Amino acid sequence: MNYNFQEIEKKWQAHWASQKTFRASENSDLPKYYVLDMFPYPSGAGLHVGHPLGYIASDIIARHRRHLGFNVLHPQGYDSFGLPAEQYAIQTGQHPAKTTTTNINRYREQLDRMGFSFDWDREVRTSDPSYYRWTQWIFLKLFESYYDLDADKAKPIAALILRFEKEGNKKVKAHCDPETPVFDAAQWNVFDLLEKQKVLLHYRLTYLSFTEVNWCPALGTVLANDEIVNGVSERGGHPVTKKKMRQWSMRLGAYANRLLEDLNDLDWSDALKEMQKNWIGKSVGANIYFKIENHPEKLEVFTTRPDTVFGVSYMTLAPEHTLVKKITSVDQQKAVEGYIEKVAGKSDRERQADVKSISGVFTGAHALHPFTGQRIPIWIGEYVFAGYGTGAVMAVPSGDQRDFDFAIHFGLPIINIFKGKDISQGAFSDKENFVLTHSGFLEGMDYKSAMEKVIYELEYQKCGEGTVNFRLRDAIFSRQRYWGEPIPMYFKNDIPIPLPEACLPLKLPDIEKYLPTEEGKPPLGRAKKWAWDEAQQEVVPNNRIDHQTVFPLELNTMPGWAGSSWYFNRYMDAQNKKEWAGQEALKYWKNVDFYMGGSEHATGHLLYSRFWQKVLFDLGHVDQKEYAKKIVNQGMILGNSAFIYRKKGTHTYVSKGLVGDNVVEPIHVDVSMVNAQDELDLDELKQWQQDFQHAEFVLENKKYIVGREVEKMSKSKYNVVNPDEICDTYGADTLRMYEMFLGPIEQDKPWNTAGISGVHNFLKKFWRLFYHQNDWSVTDTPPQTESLKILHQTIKKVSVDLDRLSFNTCVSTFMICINELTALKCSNKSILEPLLVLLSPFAPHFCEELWERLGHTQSIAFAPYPVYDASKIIEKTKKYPVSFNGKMRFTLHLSLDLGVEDIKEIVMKETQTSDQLKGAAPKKIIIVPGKIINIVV
RNA sequence: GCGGGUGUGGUGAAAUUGGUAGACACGCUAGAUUUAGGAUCUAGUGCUUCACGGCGUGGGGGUUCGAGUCCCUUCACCCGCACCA
Repeated sequence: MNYNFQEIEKKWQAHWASQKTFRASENSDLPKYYVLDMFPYPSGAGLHVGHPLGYIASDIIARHRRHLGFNVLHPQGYDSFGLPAEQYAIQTGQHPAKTTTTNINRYREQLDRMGFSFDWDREVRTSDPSYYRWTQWIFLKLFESYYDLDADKAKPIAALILRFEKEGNKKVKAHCDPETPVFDAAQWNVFDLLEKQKVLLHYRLTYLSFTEVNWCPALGTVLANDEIVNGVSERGGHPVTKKKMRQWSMRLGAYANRLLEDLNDLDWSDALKEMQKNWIGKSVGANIYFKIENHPEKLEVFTTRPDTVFGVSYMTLAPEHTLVKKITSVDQQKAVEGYIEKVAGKSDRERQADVKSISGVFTGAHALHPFTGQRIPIWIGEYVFAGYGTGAVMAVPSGDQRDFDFAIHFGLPIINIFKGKDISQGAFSDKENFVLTHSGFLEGMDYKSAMEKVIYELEYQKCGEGTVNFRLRDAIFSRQRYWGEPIPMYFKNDIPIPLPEACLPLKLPDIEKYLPTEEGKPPLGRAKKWAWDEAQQEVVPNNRIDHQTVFPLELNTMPGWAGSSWYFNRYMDAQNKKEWAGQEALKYWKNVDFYMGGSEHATGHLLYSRFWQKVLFDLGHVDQKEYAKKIVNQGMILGNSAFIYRKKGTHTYVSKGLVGDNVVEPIHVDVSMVNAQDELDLDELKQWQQDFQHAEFVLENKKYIVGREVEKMSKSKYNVVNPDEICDTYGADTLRMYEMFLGPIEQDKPWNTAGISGVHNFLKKFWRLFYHQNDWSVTDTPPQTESLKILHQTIKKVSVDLDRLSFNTCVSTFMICINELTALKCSNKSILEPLLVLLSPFAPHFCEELWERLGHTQSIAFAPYPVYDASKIIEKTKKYPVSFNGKMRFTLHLSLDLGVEDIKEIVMKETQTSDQLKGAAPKKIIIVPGKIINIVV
């Protein structure tokens, strides 16, 4: 009987599916364990071998936990709203729902071939109305909430209204827009309905406002900060500009501090935590108010170095700062306007590209120093951002390099406030090893005491206060797209009103073209008829059936991250039709114990989803303030691209070794046409693309050798390896083990099929322990001590390595184990059976089959984990390194039960005959128990 | 510039607390057996030397009887953030 992986894998995949072997249930006395993968976006290209890497690792964890006696929840689904399906729809007119379904089916087929133990009864699709009705529901929950700073949590907006009715908003401490008007109870109570709604918008956790957004003209939509990479859109690499638009936003900033603080309790990698910390960007400092000469308003700046306030020699405002227009003097007007125009014309990318050149212009106005009363010129400069702090800085050239450079460039004064420090070459920006001078009441102080003193004085003199600033911005939530969740809102006199919950889901209407309308409205503006819930038709206002429309609906859709911000909770009760998830299920599964996914989501999904969880926590919908206790980032599997070299301007291709001084253009060729020795199959190439039929190939040793380069796997680079092919040739179990064997799970690594035979051979070898020369060879005889030792060593090593997530060494351990058992010709049932359980998370089909052949009727998936027995592997002897005067040495194998005196005696005897001592007696023998024997001669 | 990470054979990589560096696998070299379907088995394989030996974990220095592992310093590469006040 040979190892027929194709038959075996097909059989068990069908069996698991029909028996629903991995269906999870809340009715269990076992402890729960929730293993989650980041659900995929089902792209048209299908899966390549890189995608399953994380799924395999998490599946091993899930299966391992089942053996350990946990009730495991291991779901999977699809993040099925997104740009590519819509772009495809624009090109082809094909409805995104249709492409999405096709892609999902393809994904499912591929996933099913790899033997994952998913509970498919809990599948979610973010683009399915039965799912996104609850995404819309959560949106409404955020809309109906505000952030109470006294309680430091979100509360229902109804509570806020009650307070307004009683006492107005003067005493209300809440996270709200800076331009929120102040009113008392009497004023509130006479506001009309719309006015009240306007006020409340300043408080709601999801709100509508005019904001400067990242506009991507090519995609025709707004992008979030994390969707922009190096100044261009993450998807497609299109340029991005600034634009003011009326947009939905989420008050992410309200949670900045909690998102930062709660990181401490999470078992995430340092890299991941650092990325989030960085993104949140907390900085402690002070706001300082400067009076402006001949102007009623004050100029407020944020600084992390209020201790250097006596070194201020000028101020800089962001070009967009609202004060600029008000304070600019008549004779500077032209210069300022010209400068602003120049800056506004630059794209983000251009602005980022030349960070070195210094630009700015004087406004003609002066501020007054709060402590010295000195006149300080006010400049504007590009290096100051409107969006950070107050959009204005106090410039201290002696303590900040940028201020220094700016001062030198424009010939502004530099006040050295650091005693004895040379600042002729650059600023002194350390926070240590200095004392202040020329600094009034801070004279002679160091950083720490100056900080305390200056903040005290600022607050005492009412010209500033200590404060904390975050880099984290509120999240813009509107997208001018079709293929996303409709926002369940309509407008009355331009004031947004939520749809009643009973109207959810507000379904995506069909439209003819997936492009903005002629008036520039989002694609949804084309909808003639909205597909709302049939039973609720009357309640839903329609936006454009003839011209009798009363209430227009919101035409923007939600961003990609909406659906993925809560799906982990939906899995707990995925089929619930009445609630977003039932409390019973939520309380049972609590949170994710093991979350596997890519680190590219560090500042996107992983931040937004924590935010939503915290809001839902505050509002009492979940009882976990963090949803993912542990996250592991799998590395990326890279492609090993192949290139041929075309002589420039010709149709001649030279083999890699003959390129020499030729000017050549490397051209990608499909990696499937290249063998392990980098030799290209020219016949295949000519069939692959007609162009090559008549090309000339210059060979070396009668072969065409390609160049190789490691790149991201992608269709356009022809370096994609399809897992289906691997499953056909070697089987899913081999693929699973090989992907784990490739290297540490968190490391990026290029794919290389060459090594896969080693893993495949291992399975065949293991099979042969069961079938010796085609005959079943398993015996019931008592095992040899040697075999027992190997078994228990393996149990121990694999257990420890699984805890360390060192999957690659687990595979090696299995190989060593089987090599040794083969050498011993071991076929004992009592050895092989526990090994199958141990191996089954890695090679589930293989183990399930042999488990059945051993006579079991229950799935191996729930077989108890083998018990480790230390007594089976305890060594009788131990190694003792022996050194002479700390120089030379040899190793003694000594019995464990020896005492110190016994050891000394043996060492004496040994050393007498040793060359090292040449017969002389050692002066002293030092024995460190369990470590070393040091002999002093 | 700031933060995080990685440097070990021809290749992917191992090496709990410092204790025989290179396990395991690929590849390669011999040989055996069998020859059909990507077969199996045995031996060898860090570099260097005919050999004894010497040298070896990016470089330099240190601690230690002993360092891939700890400390200092330096270089290279990767990732994230970045005129963030």
